[in-house]
Amino acid sequence: MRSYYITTPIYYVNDVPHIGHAYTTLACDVLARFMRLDGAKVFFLTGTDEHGQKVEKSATAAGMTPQQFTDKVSANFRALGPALDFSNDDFIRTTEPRHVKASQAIWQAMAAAKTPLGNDNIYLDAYRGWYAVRDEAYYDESELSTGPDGKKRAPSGAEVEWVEEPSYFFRLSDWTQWLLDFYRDNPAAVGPQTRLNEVRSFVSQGLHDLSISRTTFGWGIKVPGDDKHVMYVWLDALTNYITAAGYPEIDGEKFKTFWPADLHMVGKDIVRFHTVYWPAFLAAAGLPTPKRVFAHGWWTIEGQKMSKSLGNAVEPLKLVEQYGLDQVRYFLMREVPFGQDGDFSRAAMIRRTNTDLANDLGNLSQRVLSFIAKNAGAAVPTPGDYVDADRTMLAATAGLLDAARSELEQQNFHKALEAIFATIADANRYVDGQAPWSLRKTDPARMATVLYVLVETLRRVGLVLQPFMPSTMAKLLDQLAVPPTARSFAAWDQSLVPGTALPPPSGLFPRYVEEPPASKV
RNA sequence: UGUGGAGUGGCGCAGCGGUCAGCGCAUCGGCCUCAUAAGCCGAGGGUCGCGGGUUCAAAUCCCGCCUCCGCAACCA
Repeated sequence: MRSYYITTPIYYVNDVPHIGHAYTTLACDVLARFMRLDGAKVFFLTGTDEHGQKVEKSATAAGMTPQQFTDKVSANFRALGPALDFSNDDFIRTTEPRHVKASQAIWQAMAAAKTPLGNDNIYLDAYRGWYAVRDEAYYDESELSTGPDGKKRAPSGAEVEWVEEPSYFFRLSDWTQWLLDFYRDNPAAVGPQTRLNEVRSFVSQGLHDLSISRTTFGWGIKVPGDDKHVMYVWLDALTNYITAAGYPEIDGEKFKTFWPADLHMVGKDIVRFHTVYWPAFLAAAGLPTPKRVFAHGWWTIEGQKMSKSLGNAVEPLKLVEQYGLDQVRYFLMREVPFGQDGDFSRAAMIRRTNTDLANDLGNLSQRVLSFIAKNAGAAVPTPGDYVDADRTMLAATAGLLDAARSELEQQNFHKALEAIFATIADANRYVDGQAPWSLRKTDPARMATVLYVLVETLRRVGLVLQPFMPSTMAKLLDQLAVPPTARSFAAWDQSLVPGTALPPPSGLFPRYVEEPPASKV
């Protein structure tokens, strides 16, 4: 049985969940559901990143211990799961004991091994640089400007000072060529293509060693053998992917089944961490590297960048409340080519809901099923011989699974949906072309054949759309009397049995009405 | 500045050397009446960023320019 391990990034608890978080996890959820239906053994992971100086400070500001603080905020992210029908198999928190253990283990594995050039992977030195206390950030010399008072300032205007602190370093510089070879030999390791280009160009410039410990704060995982240091948050964070797979038990069943991961889904802001540092860390520790990292784009809101100062972040739970869960899931996967930036607007959300879901799919289902309920004995009709139009229609739907599979292998969610909805449009044309309402009087046998072709079309559409809209498609399949045992892709060709009684149909997707009709007095 | 990408009907996109440059949405006209005022058919609408060049033929290749976006290290 094929295994499939897919991860979201772990979300930084200093944030409030917004549409971007929901988007990343949703994309993973669709893939996880698809793979499960397709017969794979799936492990779908998400979670929260809970260490670091910012968390420590936020906790203090909130009058809590860091642990209390992260317990509280982590729950906000966890709550996204049930609300959005996420089917993750695990939810990891970097403050859990299993993760502390794994992080220290990978550190030790890295420390015990040599770089491709024969040097120690980890060494102790000092981190030096221009530090802006106000920004809590280091700046490069080239970014600084000198003010009239002779003081150096960061681009933000904050004063900087020269700071040195002891730090362990990862000898990333020795991995430059190894990484370039890795990208050359594994072009599918980074997607979309444009991100791979960026990463290669970045690495080609040569890599500096990476500071991987801090001594200026304490909210982190202690460096093995040197309690004064905590691990750099990114080393800690990235390690979550192997923690959840059971690391350091590399001979365990779970690790052997699921590592290396099939896909790390990330936002475009964290590509470098996942495609440069992470493969290097893993290779340094003697572990296999993930098969693919895919970076999606950002959402703007009504044409504007999402930002804290604008306060325009869209809360996923409110979206679902307003437009409906599957409507939101559909919109996010359909509206924008996955990998590119896109815009979330109220008008676009309503347009997708009404044109694609209510008019095309929902109405197709309704017109077919209610016709059967009224004119065909409320049961799966019995088909006669097929004519060309029937065969064309059936062939179109039969091909949808392969089409969806190959698009999703490349994370082309929008194209998978485009293909499915093109067939839904075909089905509406087919209804008009065959006009069962006329056949009812002239040729009932022919009418039954047409209706059978249509319910079969709906069955397959319902099956293949399950990963995208699980609850509504369950409803559709219920209305088609498809038994729960016949809803995986293994049942793709398991046609409906003529004569099976069908329950009374009800609408799948209500139209979104902008304003309730004014009640005239 | 370097590097990668993008500029195509009102909007969002596809096409990437050769049928009158397509598709979705929106607009307008018609048909049907099974259906969620849904469905179907048709129409209008584009100097394919600008200027050169290559070619029998360019949105599609080459050169230059303009505009926009990503990346250019410790920022989750």
